[in-house]
Amino acid sequence: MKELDIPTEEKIIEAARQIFVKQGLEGARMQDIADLAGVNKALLHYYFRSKEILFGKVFDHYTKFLFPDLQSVVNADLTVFEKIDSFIDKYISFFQKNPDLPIFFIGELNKNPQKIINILASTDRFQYIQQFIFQMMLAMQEGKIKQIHPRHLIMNVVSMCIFPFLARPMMQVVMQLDDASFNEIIEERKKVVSRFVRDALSI
Amino acid sequence: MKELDIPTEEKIIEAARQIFVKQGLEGARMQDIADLAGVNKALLHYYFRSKEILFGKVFDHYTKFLFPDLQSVVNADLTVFEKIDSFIDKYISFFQKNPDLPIFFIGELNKNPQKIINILASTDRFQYIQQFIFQMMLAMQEGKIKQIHPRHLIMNVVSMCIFPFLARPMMQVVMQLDDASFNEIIEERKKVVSRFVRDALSI
DNA sequence: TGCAACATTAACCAATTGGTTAAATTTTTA
DNA sequence: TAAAAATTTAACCAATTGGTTAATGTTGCA
Repeated sequence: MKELDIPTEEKIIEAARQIFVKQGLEGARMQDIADLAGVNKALLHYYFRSKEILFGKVFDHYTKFLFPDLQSVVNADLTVFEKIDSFIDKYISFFQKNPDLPIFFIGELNKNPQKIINILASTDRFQYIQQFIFQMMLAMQEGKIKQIHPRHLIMNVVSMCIFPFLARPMMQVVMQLDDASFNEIIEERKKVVSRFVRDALSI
Repeated sequence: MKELDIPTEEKIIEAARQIFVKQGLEGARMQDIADLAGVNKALLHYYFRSKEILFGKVFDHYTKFLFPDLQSVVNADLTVFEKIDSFIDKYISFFQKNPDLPIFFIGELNKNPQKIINILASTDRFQYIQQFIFQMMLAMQEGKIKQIHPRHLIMNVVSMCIFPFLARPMMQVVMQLDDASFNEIIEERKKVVSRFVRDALSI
């Protein structure tokens, strides 16, 4: 009478992911992870030596999604505006699928900022962001979009994409939104933010 | 040879504030708070019965700053654009003085979203935000600014004001900014975000 | 001055929790 | 199929930590 045979190790990681993302490293209890995975607590230490190592596994797994994959966008034959639209769509879509991620990373990187170093070292996605910035600077020089320091532009766009997921609990309580309504608003934002940025940058 | 006589109770609250803001409720250690305050750990329980109560004191204290005081802005005889400028300036300036606050609240309200209810109940500032929203809707109807759902506009503006403080540790490591440089960028943002929003809303 | 209320401390306690161990069970393999 | 290897479990352990207590010191006031 076994469930479709999911390997114990994966069951643990999935359970750990859920608990760590909700509770953070400190707030998470090994027993809770074991219970959620439906295994004995000692098994967590059998597969992963310590809580920190298990946490590291979960952390590393998401690392590669922290920066969106802009390779196709950067190399595509699109206008700057279309590229920005594409960026926004990609980024928001990813967080729609992983809504707890922003809170998880913000909290953890706040307590341990140095970890960002390893994240950057382990991915090549950051270079595409820099290429993207370069392309925007070019568009500014050519007078196609308004002048704005690229770091502020990036910050603005990223802020508007991520922040709603960080403020989600508040938003849902204050605006009395169920999950479906929240998702609707997020879906709206793909277009709204795109238009907002486009209007802000249009000459 | 005593320091200027700061009451013990205040020393504890100030120490608690620093520790809780950095470590969160779970991560904070009562011993660390006692050490930082320079008092015996038992004193924490003498003045405040439990860790949760002490945490609540710190939490409540900041509660009133979560929403900016828009009364003067809302009632002032200013254009919508000037009001938005004023909002942005007020909000960013507050977080400049309390840079750790956003991370603290996001983390805590994520774990305990219901707390936002009490916060809203204990302040009248929220009503001014709603008035502000109403004024913007009016400006849209009069064709003074572009059409955008107010909740998205608010979300956009608040995102751009707060997010940099949430991403601060990352930003500082990635861009290799010392505290002074970070503050410079934030100072820049008061104008940059204002202009960005103005451009986005101009007809 | 002396006593009562308040403030402070060192030592201690009980519960929680990450981690260990040795035995039992299942799976692999020779 | 039987031994060996891998997996799983119950019971246990040591350290941490929030909280308590009883004794000591200090302050205000009658």
